[in-house]
Amino acid sequence: MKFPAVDVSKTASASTIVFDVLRKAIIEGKIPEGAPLRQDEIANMFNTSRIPVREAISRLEEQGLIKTQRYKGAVVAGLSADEAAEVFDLRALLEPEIIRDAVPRMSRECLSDARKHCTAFSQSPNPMEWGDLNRVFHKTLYGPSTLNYFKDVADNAMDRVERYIRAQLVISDGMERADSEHLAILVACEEGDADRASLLLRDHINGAKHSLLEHFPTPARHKKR
Amino acid sequence: MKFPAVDVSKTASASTIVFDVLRKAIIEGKIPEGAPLRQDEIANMFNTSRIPVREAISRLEEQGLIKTQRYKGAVVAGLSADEAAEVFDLRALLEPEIIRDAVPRMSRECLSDARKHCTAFSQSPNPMEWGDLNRVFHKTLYGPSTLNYFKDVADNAMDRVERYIRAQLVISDGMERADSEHLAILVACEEGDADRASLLLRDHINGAKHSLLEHFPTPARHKKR
DNA sequence: CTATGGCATATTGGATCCAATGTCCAAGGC
DNA sequence: GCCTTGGACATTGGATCCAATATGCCATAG
Repeated sequence: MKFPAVDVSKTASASTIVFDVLRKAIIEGKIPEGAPLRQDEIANMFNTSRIPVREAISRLEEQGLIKTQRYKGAVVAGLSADEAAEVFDLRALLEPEIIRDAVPRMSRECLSDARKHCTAFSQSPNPMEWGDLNRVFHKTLYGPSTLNYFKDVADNAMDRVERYIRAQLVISDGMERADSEHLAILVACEEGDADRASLLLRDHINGAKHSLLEHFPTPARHKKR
Repeated sequence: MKFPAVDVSKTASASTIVFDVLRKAIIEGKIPEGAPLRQDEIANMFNTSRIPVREAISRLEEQGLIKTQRYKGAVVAGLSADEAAEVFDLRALLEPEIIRDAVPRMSRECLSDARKHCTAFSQSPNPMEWGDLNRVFHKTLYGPSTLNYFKDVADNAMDRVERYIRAQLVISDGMERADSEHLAILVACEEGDADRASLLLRDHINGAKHSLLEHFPTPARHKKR
């Protein structure tokens, strides 16, 4: 028997489809922050009833991407620059550990993939793609790591600040800096220098955070961290 | 008008109640790992329909506490000792940062609360309570920190390994060690020494992790970290 | 005696319907 | 004129019903 078999049990349920699509739309900023999510409106868009929509919404809330109030509905959760900075701080703790774990496990193929994504990122003329390409590059480097829980948490963190990442890439020299930093990280990986890759990645994330705080100044409220 | 008014909008929906109860039951080990969660059975227990139960289940899955397979149902997710160790590694990264942030913000009241919980923990004769008391102590110390996202992530991490924490407290000298280490951390907080509290907490968590790996040896599989 | 196919039952996923609550606006009292 | 109040409409939360799938048993063919 030689044909591509698919695991039918992995076919997505309606609620999963709705969840995935909404999640993507939210982190990409397709749905502006604060916008209400009407259940029947979404249900109509997907040609389903509101039941799967509600399950998707409850999952999105559990992920922190939306906020709901009883009998009032759900709105996509926005992050202040301060809150986003905290998420970046967490990323700066986690992701260096992930890449340190991943470097000694990187196959030749993984590295060539990473390089491919790195150049694709640097050469893409379309700012709309930058967010995705950036994320794919990072994910490729983290892939070989066995720290699955770390990766899950980091994924959620990236989800939450994806909009800020995208904004930060288009402003000023964000794209050029990210590009050169990506290259440095990649070279360190290719040379098998896990510690250097880890440090460079930490700086990369911290750099993004500072650029963010610069361009989205907090409304001069209370003490800064 | 002088009577205690309650914010009705904060009353929990059925799905939230089910979620909270199930979550607690799972992390406390009341429901053994691998046990299936039957929707209508749970619905009957709470005198509701299966709808809120399903929302609770989808949220629990999003939190990683259970796993579901389409048309087959949900089972509570178990963690191998290796996986639990990874969660402890993450805690050892995050929680020291939280307490470092919290120490300079601790009020006199917070510290006295912490001391109260610390002694309550050390004096409780009932091993069933240890898990809760331990958690309350930690939560009290983290409370003043403004790192809300860190706290959320740490909470989820603790949820996932709560059963291991409980097991680890009852075996050998787990309780005594936790007790003395708690005291040392508390004293550091009282003295306003954030760095020392942070280091002690890191050691505290790492110690728990190692004790865990000792008493729940991995089935001699592949490489250890 | 084994294995295959066909039922019956159990269980989940989804649709539709009803109840509960929020929102908005217009009518009426001060 | 402004504020309250009542009711129509919109929207969410939950219950009930139906469809799709899995599981177990049994009969039966080989």
